[in-house]
Amino acid sequence: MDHLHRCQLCAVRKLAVCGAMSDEQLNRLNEIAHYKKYAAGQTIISSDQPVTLFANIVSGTIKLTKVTVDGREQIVGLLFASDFLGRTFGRTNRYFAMAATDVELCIFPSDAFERLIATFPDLKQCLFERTLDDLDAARDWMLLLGRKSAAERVASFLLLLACRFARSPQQAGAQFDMPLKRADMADYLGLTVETVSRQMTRLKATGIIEIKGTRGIKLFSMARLADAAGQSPGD
Amino acid sequence: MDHLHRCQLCAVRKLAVCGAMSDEQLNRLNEIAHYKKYAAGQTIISSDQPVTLFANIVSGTIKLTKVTVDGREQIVGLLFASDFLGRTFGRTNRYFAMAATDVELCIFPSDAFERLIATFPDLKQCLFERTLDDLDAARDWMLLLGRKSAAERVASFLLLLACRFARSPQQAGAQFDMPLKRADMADYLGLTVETVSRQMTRLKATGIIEIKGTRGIKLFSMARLADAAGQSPGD
DNA sequence: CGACATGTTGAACCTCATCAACCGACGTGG
DNA sequence: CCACGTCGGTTGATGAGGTTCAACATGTCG
Repeated sequence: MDHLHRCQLCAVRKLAVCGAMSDEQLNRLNEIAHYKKYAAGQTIISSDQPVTLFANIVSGTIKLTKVTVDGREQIVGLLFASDFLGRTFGRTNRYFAMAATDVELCIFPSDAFERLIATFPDLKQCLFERTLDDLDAARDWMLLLGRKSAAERVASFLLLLACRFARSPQQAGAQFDMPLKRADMADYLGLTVETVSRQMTRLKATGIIEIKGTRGIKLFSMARLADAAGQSPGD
Repeated sequence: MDHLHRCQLCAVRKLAVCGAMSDEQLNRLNEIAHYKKYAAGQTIISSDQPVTLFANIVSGTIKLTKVTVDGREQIVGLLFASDFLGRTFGRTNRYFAMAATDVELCIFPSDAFERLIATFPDLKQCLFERTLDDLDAARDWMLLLGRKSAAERVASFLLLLACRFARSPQQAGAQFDMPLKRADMADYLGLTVETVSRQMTRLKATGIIEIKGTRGIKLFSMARLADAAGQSPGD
C-alpha cells in the first residue's frame, strides 16, 4: 500500500509502461522496484555484459551508444522521461547506456521483471509496441545518417526535440532545453562537434532559431525548421 | 489437410515464424495464407499506405526503403528467405518494400493475421523477438552509417551476407551470390554506386575477395574481411 | 544484333573532418 | 582572492574522402 502510493505520485505513471497495468499488477511490479539516481556521465549498462536491469526513466536523458574497435562512437538511441530501458529476451547488452544528464530511474531486477512479463500479457504487449516504435525511430535515423547533409541533420534533431518537449508543438515560438552537449549531438548525428557548432550558428544566423546560453533553444518557425530538416512538416 | 501438406513441404517451415507453431495453429494460419510471386523491382508495400499485408518470405530478397522529399533513398532493412514482412500493430506503413530479386511470398491478410496474433501467444512472442532482433540490426547499421568509412561499410556488408548465406560461415573460401545490384548496395550503405564499385575492386585488388561475374562473391579470408570491416571477428 | 540496364573508371569539385587556437564558465587549491 | 587547469563551446585554415559528372565497358534480353 505504501509502495503503491509511491506509484500514484509518480511523475511518469500514466506515460510509462505502468500506464497499461491495473492496480493489482502495478502492486506486483512495485514490489520489485527501487529508485536510483545517476549523475550525468555515469554508465548505467555496458555493452557485452549480461542483462541485469530494466527500468523506467523518471527524469533525465539517457544515451544508448555503440563504439567501433578504434573508439569512434555513435549514439543509437535516446531515452527520455517515461521511456523504458532494457533489452527484453536478450542475454547480453548490445550497447552502452549512459546518463546524458542527471537521471532518475525506477529499476526492476531483470529476472523478477521477466517473470512479470510472462504473467501479464498487457505488459508484454506494451513493451512490444514500444519496441516497434523504437524500430521505426531507428529506421528514420538511418535515413538521416545515410542520406542527409549536416545542416539537415541538425535541423532534424531540433525538430525531434521540439516535438517531444515543447509545450505547444505546432506553434512557432516553442522553446526547450537542449539535453545534450555538442559532443553528444555530434555522436547522435554522425558528425563532429565542430560541424554541429557551425550548423547551430548557421541556423541562428538565418533566423530559424535563437540560442540562449548554450542549452536554451527557441524556435521561430516550425515550418522553416522542418524545411531545413528536409522533411515534410507533418513528420 | 491438403493445405497443411503445403506447409510441411515449405522451404522455410522451420525457420519462419511458423516454426513456433503447433500443427493445429499452423492449420489456422494456413487457411488464410496464399502464395504470390513478385518480379525484381516490383513494389510490395508503399510508405504512408494502410497496412494490408503480412508475409513470410519463401525465397528472394526484399529491400525496405525510405526516401527524402527530394528523392534520396536509403535502405533501412533487408529481408531474406524465412524473414517476416509487415508492421504489426501499426496503421500505416513507414517504408516501402520492394523486391530486390525475384521473390516468393506466403501472404496473410492483415486483419485475419492480427486476430491470430491475439489468439496464439507463441506467435506473438516469436514476432516480438524478431522485432527485437531487427532493432539490434538497425542499431548496428546506425553505427555503420554514422561512423564507418566507405571501405569499412562495403566490407561490413559482405561480412553480413557471408554470415547469413555461406554454407560454412566460419571458413575461408566461403562464397555466395550478391543479392543486390550496386545501386541497392549504395542505398543500403549510404554511399553512391561509384564508391561502392571502387571499394569492391579495391577489396578484390587486396586479395580479400574474388568477384565472379558481377554477382558471384568468394571470400579468401573471413578474418581479413572482418578486419577491413572495422569490427571484431565474432561480431 | 541492337538497345538498354548495369557496372567500371577517370577527373573535378565540395562537404565535412581534422588540427589548432581561442573564449568563457567553473571549480580547486595556494 | 586570484592563478590555474579543465571542460564545453566557437571559429578559422587546411586537406582528405566521397560525390558528382562524364565517358566507357560489359552484360542481358528482346
